[in-house]
Amino acid sequence: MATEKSTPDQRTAILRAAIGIVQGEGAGALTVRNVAAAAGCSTTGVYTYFGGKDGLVDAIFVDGFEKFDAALAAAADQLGPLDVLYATGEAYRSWALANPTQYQVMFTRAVPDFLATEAALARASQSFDAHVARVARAIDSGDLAEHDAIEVAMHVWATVHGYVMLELMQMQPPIAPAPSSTYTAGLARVFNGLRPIPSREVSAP
Amino acid sequence: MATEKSTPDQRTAILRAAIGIVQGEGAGALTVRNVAAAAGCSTTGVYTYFGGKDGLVDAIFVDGFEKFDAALAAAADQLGPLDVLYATGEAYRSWALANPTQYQVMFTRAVPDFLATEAALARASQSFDAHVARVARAIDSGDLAEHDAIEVAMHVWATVHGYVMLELMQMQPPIAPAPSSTYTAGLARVFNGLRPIPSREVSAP
DNA sequence: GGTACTGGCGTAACTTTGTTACAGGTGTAA
DNA sequence: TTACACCTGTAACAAAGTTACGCCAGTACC
Repeated sequence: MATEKSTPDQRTAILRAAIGIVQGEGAGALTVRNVAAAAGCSTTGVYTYFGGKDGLVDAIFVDGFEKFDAALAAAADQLGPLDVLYATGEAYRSWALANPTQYQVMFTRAVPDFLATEAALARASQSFDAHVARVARAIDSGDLAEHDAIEVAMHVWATVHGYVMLELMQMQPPIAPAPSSTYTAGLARVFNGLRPIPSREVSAP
Repeated sequence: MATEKSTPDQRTAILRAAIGIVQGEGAGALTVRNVAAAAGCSTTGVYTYFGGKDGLVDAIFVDGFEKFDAALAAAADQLGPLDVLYATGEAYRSWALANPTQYQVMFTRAVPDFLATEAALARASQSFDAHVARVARAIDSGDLAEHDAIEVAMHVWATVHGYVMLELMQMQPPIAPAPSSTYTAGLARVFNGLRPIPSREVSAP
């Protein structure tokens, strides 16, 4: 196969090495020299292909959202609207636990002074759009109560993100039950609270 | 007043300077030299009083939880059990927005390679204990349904933390309504979902 | 075919930052 | 007065982000 661009291999090699370091050794070990050594090139390579460390982190950010979306989409395959939300909720946590540092690069400021570019943020909001679409489907099908899909989607995401972050930070109290069961029960609490059963309406002040 | 210890003034000056830098310029600007300059001493001072940068961050962490607790306790003054939860919920967000970087030092890994000491983590769990106590009071009073107070408290905390983190990361979709109203509505959703009304029971699998 | 240019790459340097070694200085106890 | 403990500052070292510079390969142009 012909080389598509100049040398995309080097770029992917660097990115792959960087993700490997982030996942294996944490964000603190993500140094340009470390990445260059792992990718088998000099530090200059990071600058030619990514413009610097920030550009590299940006690529890790975008790569994360792509894999993340794929994981959620795979979990949502062939399920009813509400079951899709449960399944993606579980897949969300699974992915985060499997890729803890990359998750934190995406959702917290794990690399100091890093600010995602506009393009990267746009990619991130694609993931949110997919989530909103799933929520909207559950509302349309009657599985969830009639409310603004975006607000409901934010509520679900915030809850899920909160659980995952507390777990990643190991901030559960030692007395608490196993995180997985707490999480699953939490999912049930959220969706039950959003059901169209004759429960209490949300009083929006 | 006599000097209690050797020279606690220097210690508090350094800590105050560090918190000022963190709040004003972000975690990336928290360098030992920066702190020393702001405190009017040399870098050695940070090492004599805090053992290094990690010790300093540890102190910022603990200081955060103390102020955080005070803010929540002030908000909870003289209210009924459920209203206390609403009020502390709002105070939680207010404090985080007013002290964004310190909040992230406490709840995310804003400083790379920083690991809170056992003592600091113990201080953090005091805050959670206070929260559990408030939740337990609301359960005892009948304002919330009968469930394990710790699990309910975790659920509330996760939700609140999730909302706040997404807001701090500016990850709300641009279409979404104002964060404050979304947040308040979210609080209502959580507590309504936990009410003892004849709503759906949580199915714990 | 020869020449100039473009782009990727490595070496080495510069700057910033965490950390430590070392020397001076101050107060207290014997 | 002397010895000791404890701060404190200066200066150095190592690691890390970044940049300057030169080399080399491939390509276009004459």
